[in-house]
Amino acid sequence: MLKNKNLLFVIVGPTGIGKTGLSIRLAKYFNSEIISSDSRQFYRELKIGTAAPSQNELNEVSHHLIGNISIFDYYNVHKFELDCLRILDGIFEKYGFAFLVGGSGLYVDALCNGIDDIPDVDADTRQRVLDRFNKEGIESLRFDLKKLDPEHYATIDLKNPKRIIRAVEVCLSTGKPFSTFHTGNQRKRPFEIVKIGLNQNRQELYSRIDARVELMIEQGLENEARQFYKHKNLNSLNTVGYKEMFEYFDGEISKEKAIELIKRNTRRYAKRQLAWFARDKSTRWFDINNQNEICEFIEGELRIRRR
RNA sequence: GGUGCCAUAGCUCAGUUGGUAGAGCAACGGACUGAAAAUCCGUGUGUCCCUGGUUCAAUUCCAGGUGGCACCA
Repeated sequence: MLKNKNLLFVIVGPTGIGKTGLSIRLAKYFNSEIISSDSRQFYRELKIGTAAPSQNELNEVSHHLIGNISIFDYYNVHKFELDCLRILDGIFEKYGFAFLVGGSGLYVDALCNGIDDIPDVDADTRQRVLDRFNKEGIESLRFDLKKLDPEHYATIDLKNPKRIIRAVEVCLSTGKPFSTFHTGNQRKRPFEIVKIGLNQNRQELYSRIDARVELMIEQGLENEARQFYKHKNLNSLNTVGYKEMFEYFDGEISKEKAIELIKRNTRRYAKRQLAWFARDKSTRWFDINNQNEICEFIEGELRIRRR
């Protein structure tokens, strides 16, 4: 047990770097449990293409939020925040510290800093706004947003449909400007957070990514994707590894091309993750090959708090 | 060995009637408050093979060299 506050180790890094393997070793060695902050490993149907931990790996250490929902479910970052806090209570009670591991930056931040309370948008409004976007394009929604929330309009990325749609949705369903919900406040958490970033030489990372994609193909990614081909429009399936396979099934590209695109899109995803995680200056970065250093660092953090 | 063609970005190639160069793909940088593995924005990164010659000026023309390809021996 820790002396004062409980402690959360947050392990982040680009896809394919080896977060899963490392975190299992750490959780076993230090004796605690793992919560996943990977927005695609939540889906129980997606195993191969998301490189979810295997059954053997799951048996080694208790994992949370892996395969906890279906691709047909609606899930979001706020639900994630609540789920995490609930699960953490249990883990802290048993061990006093826990590991959060995953590459979805927005989700990690939602847990660490909190996210503003915004009422859910009802399905009708969401559909109406989407329909308008599809029929009239982004211009029309931009025009609306300018009237509904000039403050947000001034700062938002006006070329990004998702941002505009979301803002208009919230304005319409709540009757208040979207920006009024943004407090900019960091939530105070009843636990301490230590962030560990994993990185390595870019070329090595890319080799690992390529090898992992080849492995997914061997493991049967094509079959896994084919099972859900008829649901390809689900948001949960707008995911690297699946969307390229769907293009192949559509007859738009060859299988070889699909594999090549999965590799490329995974590389691009990894870069976006690195850009996101680089913003948080409190993150302590390690090379994935220096696992002893990481171990010693965690040991040290625990020792400080144990007396 | 001879003849011809080629040599320009990481790759495939375009181009400059002589004024130091540009496409596609790849790559790189960034943003991010409830669908985030999503979505969006930005960036040419170059001894134009080497050495000489002609010229105010050579990646471009000429000569030689090197490397590659093709054909003939």
